[in-house]
Amino acid sequence: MTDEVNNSAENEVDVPEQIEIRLAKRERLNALNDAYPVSLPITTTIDAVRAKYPDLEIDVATGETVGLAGRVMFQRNTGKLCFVSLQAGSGERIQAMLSLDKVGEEQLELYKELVDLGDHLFVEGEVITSKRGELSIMATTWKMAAKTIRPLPNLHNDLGEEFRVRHRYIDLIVRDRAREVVQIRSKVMQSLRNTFNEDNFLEVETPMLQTIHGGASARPFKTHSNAFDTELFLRIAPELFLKRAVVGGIDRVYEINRNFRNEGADRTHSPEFAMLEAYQAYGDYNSIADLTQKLIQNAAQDVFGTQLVELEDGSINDLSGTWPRISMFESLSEAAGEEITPETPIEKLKKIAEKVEIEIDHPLHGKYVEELWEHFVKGGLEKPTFVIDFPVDTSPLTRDHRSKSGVVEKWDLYIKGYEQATGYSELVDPVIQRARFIEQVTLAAAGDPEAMKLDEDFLKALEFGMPPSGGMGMGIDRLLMSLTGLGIRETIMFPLVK
RNA sequence: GGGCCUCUAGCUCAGUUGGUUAGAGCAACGGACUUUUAAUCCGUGGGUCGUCGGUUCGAUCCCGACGGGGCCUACCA
Repeated sequence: MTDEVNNSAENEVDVPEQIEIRLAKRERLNALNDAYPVSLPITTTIDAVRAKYPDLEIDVATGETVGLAGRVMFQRNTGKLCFVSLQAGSGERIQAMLSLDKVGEEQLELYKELVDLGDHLFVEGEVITSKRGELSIMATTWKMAAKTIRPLPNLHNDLGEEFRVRHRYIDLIVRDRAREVVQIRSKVMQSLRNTFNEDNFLEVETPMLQTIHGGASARPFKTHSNAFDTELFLRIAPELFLKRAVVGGIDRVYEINRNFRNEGADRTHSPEFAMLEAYQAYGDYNSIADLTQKLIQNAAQDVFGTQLVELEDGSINDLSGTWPRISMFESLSEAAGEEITPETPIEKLKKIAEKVEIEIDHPLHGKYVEELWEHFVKGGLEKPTFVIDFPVDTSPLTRDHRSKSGVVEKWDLYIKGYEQATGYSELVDPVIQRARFIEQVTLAAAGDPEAMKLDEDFLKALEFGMPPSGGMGMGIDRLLMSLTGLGIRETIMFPLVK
């Protein structure tokens, strides 16, 4: 402890004045009693007292004595009577009063000297209302619950975005909405799990460290295992392991966990993000679309009590009803004003792209179709919409369409213009899957850094027989964005910052 | 990856067309005050103006590099 003091003296030039002063107060408190007591005689919470006395008259005494603690948010000290607003973790506040005749001169002076904004303060006293009608604790004693060394930012201006992200713990203390978003996220997770439980899905956890990354097209983060002396990848998707689970007879399986992709970060992308994937044996892309709609609608209903969700900007995101399913090729043809099919020559697609001035540099026909679709159709989608039947060459893990040639049974769900989820009738034929992987390996050899690798063990699993299945993946952070209208860095409590 | 903008006190921000001591509100420190609600009143202290370099008699200000952040664009299931 003395070392600490010496260190802070050595660093004096670097320590801001306010921290210096608070460190001295901490010393004082430790000398008198304890700046960080291990326990306190707490009898109730701020929330409980508020709930118990919702509307007392002005200037009444309840006769009930309580001991409670909270963070000091405002102080109004007069000569012989001090007011202090204490805040619970929930954000609920209550006023405590310390008067000369109740706590005595010494305790009142020590209070004024040693208690700062931001400190955790314990008070014991009677629940009363003040002469202005404010519900208060008339303290008979006070104790420091935890001394704060750094000053809280002032509460009268909004904090800057960067400060909030880098100091989320402060954001949570001072901003109601920050706390609310954490609660919403927790409740959404609960709701998703409830919906899965009702449908007899099992939640599992599959590897995050993988020797071969698969299940999506993205650049991975690389790391190294000392024990195995081998290169490992942080997973970009759990897909190939969840399918192994289905092969093993876990017929309804889901996982909610983190994926990592070594790509750009912006308002809708984070290098690490929470992903939900679910697989349903003897289902297909229709049944999994039904499930996806139910998951999201239940979440809105459970968390907000409505499927008409109000967003940050005041607009309403209408998640109600049955969501339309539109064909990618048909909706593109209609919007572009000419017939586009899987057979349309790539040269014609290039011409259309040139005409509307979008640049595409990719060898795949399907890539052109998807880019054109995004240009012509995506922005016009109002309600949540399943876009179905994708080009085959950009969907290596998806089964060919049962009746249409050149497309696969895949959908993307768009909500508010963002890709929210994707679903497949899963490709379960090991021979076709192997051929698709080999195409990907060819692309990789041609320099596409996001092409998939050939996973022999996964193919072996398929060779043991995977039942026909529907599967889907949904970004949890994006779901929170759809339900709140916030950016991804606000839905993740501690987003990566440099 | 390309372009543009930005960084001043613990926090939110002014400001300096290059000139002696860089300001405000809240916060802090000293004082007054027994019913305040962002309490009030009097007084005081607090800054490597992101970092390093250049131009200049003189740089927080102009220029360059670097670092942090933002926006646009490109890329991205």
